[in-house]
Amino acid sequence: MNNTDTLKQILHKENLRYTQQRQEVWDEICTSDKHQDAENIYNSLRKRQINVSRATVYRTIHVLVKNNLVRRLNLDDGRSRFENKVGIEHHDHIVCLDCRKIIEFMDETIEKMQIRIAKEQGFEIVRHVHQLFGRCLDEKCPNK
Amino acid sequence: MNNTDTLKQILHKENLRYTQQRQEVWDEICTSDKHQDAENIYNSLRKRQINVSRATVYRTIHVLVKNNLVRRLNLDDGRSRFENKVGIEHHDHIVCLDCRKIIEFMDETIEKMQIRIAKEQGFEIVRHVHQLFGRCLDEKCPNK
DNA sequence: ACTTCTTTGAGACTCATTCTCAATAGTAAA
DNA sequence: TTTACTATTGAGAATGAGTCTCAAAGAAGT
Repeated sequence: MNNTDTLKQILHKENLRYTQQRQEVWDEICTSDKHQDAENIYNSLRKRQINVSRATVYRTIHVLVKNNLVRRLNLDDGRSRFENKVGIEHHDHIVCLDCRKIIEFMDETIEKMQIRIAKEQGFEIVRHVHQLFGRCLDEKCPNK
Repeated sequence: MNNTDTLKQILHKENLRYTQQRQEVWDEICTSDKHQDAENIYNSLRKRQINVSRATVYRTIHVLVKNNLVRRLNLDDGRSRFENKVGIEHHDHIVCLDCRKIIEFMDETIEKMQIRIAKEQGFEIVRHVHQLFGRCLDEKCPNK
């Protein structure tokens, strides 16, 4: 299923109309591989002569997040970032405190362990946040 | 070392003066076992007839966090929560999405694994965030 | 007590995000 | 293929956590 159909499907499920603006926001998140924040998405669209308001960007993101097309990342810097989730395997993030580079990681053992730990405490996990903040060894990274 | 001495020590190290307000904010975080936000801390102090401003609460928290007396928690609900770190072993959190109950957990294996994973990716971890969000089985919890 | 430097409080400000509401645009039925 | 209805949009106001400003109050050394 392509981007358009995926979007149409969830909009239909939510009793929402398919609009150009919603498609553009979804395309922007899908296409760019970066972890963009809302302002970034808004600016990227404007730069491409696409008429869309901040309000619509935020409103569309909500729908996409609610329906698991998009993941919201909170990297403790005061704004949310977004990444496409469709056709992407689950992963968590390692973030460089100096250059803000973001690397993805996934460890099946940890995934299982956290489910077990939660269960032992009488919880059923719905979602989790696992972020490793540190310093990378990249030569281009500041503080080297 | 008691609360007062701990505070005096870090204030001295930071070339800051020991004041009643700073002591009260630190006491409030130390004494209450809850994960309070800044507004909560401010209100608790006001309720106890203690004169302190929001600005001072925030300013004091910064100093405490910077010096590892206090940990800042971001539970994706738009405000930071704070917990005493002195004499407390490291742990992460499980949060009930229904009743917001917070349970602490620690798993030595996961701790080690994440360090190794980061190292494999060329990162040296400074801190991490590991939060499990789900639903608890508590009878008193809503949605039961 | 005097001087100097820091801290405090009140409220203005910031910034991401949400809300409001009038104008605009889908959509289903006629 | 127009009507009638309802949802969506954009511009900017509002919100809310957190930060900043600056004059007044407070510590600390002399």
